[in-house]
Amino acid sequence: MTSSRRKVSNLLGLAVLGLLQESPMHPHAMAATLRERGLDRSFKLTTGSLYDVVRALERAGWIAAQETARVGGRPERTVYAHTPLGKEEFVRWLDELLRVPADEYPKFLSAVTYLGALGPEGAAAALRERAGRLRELIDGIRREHEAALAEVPRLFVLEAEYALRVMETELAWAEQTVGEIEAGTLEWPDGWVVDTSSTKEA
Amino acid sequence: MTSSRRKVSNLLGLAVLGLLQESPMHPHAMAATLRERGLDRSFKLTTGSLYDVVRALERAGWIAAQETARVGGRPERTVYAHTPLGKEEFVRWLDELLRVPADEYPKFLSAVTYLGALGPEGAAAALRERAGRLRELIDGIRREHEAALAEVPRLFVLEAEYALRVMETELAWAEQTVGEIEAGTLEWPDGWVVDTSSTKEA
DNA sequence: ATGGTTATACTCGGATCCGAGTAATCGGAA
DNA sequence: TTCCGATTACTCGGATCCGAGTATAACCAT
Repeated sequence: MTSSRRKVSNLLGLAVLGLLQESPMHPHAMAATLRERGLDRSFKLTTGSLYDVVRALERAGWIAAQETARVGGRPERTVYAHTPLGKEEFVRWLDELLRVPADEYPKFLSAVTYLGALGPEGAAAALRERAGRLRELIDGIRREHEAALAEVPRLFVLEAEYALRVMETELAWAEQTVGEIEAGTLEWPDGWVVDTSSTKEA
Repeated sequence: MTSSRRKVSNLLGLAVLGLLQESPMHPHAMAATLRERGLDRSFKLTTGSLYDVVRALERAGWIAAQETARVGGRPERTVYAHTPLGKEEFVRWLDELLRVPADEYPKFLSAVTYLGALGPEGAAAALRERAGRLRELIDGIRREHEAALAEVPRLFVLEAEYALRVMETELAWAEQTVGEIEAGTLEWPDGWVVDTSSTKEA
């Protein structure tokens, strides 16, 4: 009952709806615009999905094809615009996404569940590497964010601030856990380390 | 190049592999066991996907059907066991998941990207509700975690600690942002609030 | 014994996802 | 002028995902 029977589920649809609030556009232009604005960091953007999503939005009546024009001899392009219904739904969808925390299943959470199987050394090594990579990612995003702040109002880069906070927490957790493993504070019951001695030797 | 061309992509496969390290099992029992242990908080578990994933793991040679027995007149059940290859792959998969932060696209991140469209009041209201829900979720998980700690070693409930940390960060961000909106600290450029006056009146 | 509920165990088909492919045009260098 | 690579614009089909459905059996009360 959280949010399942939504007509269009792919969040890329929200991005499309968002773009069309500004002006009509054809799918290829949507992709280009999203990438230009760096929104492909927040939305998973692939060509295939984009066209599927656009079709789904049209079926739902939230956007409508305006014209089907051929510029030169290139493949036809269909320009879409939002409908009044689409405008409403954009806001409703957004509102619900913000209000209700969705249960998601980040890969790392699943992996941590079986952390024990790597043994203390294996687990510490893996988490150390993750921490390093996280530091780099954070640095990159922070730099981009600062650059962006010089160009646009802060409201439009809030998502980067949120992402940074979360990643910093992940980093802190990884570092802390490595520390506990090294210090021996984290008890490691026997019989839970998966033995790979047979085909080791890399 | 992050981790795409993996033979089995659904993380539920990791859970299956994990269970089979302990003992052979048929799919229905896997589902039951995962739910019993509360692992369905970390892995998205649906019947349909489970059977698909088991088939995929078998195709890949990481697990193998042991026997196909009929107990009573109920539908046949096929018991699977991990193969040596499956044991290795379990560890390799786990290791990679831990080392390399995957780029995921949490729904909330996408939504925050368009926070502006709700206007200051709308955005604050939505985030306030989210904060409330997050507080309840956190309370629930914290209670469960404490109860679990009395039963099993901490190593086996680490994922709850991680999840709690992340959720607390999300909560803090939401609260802080509400605060800034209320205080007027967060500049709200005009022309970005989607107008829904036409069909309002709810 | 009859009926109702719960548990066992899996199948099915539609929806979705997405990378690789197709196909035409344009700009510029040789 | 002709070739090549980049750009524009979209299609296709296989893989995956998953909720709803099917079918039997065990348990219990009436």
